[in-house]
Amino acid sequence: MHSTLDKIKKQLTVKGFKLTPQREATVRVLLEHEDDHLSAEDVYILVKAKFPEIGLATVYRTLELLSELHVVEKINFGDGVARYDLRNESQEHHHHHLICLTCGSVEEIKEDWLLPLELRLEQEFQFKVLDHRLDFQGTCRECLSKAE
Amino acid sequence: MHSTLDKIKKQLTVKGFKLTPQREATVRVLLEHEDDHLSAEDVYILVKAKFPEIGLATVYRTLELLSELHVVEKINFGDGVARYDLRNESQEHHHHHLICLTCGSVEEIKEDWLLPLELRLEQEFQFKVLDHRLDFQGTCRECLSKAE
DNA sequence: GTAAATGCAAATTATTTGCATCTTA
DNA sequence: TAAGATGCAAATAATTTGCATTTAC
Repeated sequence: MHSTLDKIKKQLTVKGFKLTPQREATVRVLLEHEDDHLSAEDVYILVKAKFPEIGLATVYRTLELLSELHVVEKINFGDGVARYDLRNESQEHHHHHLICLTCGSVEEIKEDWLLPLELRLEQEFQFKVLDHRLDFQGTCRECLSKAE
Repeated sequence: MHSTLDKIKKQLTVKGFKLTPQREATVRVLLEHEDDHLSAEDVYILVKAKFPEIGLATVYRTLELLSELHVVEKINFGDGVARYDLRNESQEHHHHHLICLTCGSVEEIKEDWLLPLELRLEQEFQFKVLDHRLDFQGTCRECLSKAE
């Protein structure tokens, strides 16, 4: 009844965008891979498996649209590729990432640790925070234990 | 005697890299624009003004090298362009950015606000933090006052 | 029926690489 | 003088765009 897919569909129709099978297939792939950080190419390959006639440009356009609707978050870990994460409606802001420089794994932290800092920014800098992004680079648990 | 330029030169020679006029010119440009967030293209244009025979590829190679030496920090604000900031030896970690979504300005915060969080990460997640990155998106003081 | 969306191919943008030539240590 | 660095042009990679055709509303 009130699946995430339905909510996203509603967001599209409410804003006057059309509900095409390509868009639905793309959103389904994102939902099935919520915890991966998929690039446009990744999404394309996955959607193409179920919907072979889709074009890469459509995937780019869909991801861009979902990004504008704040359905996905477009992130860039520094390699030249944009990645797209489903945004959870429960999380007002971006989540944080723990990026392992040894094995490349990306772990997520879904708590928001930055609220006190945001208050301070608004007071000390008169900067109104709308969103933030916090990534840590380092060595993950697994790689630390291997290194011993 | 102990200018930043000299220190960077020393870092190059110590690691066995050659001190070419192209590299020096590039570092000088970075020093003269410490607070801008220059793209490789920006750096190229600025260096070319003083050293017209330099090639764009050399600028890319130099910035990459300086990045590996941790002399500059390669950052990506989400538009498709990498930017390069001189790293201050006083700041062990990246500094933070306040990115205004209205006028596009980027202000820097040089304090490190994340040490308590890093401690927590190492204890709760057994993740050894080597570096981090923190950007806030929002509305800057100037744009807030204009909007009133 | 019509505005919006698609697929394809070509264009664009940022960055990297091969290679012949030059330069620093 | 030899390893390393450069400049140029060509190659690559990611993303965007033009346009004729199709489709959702």
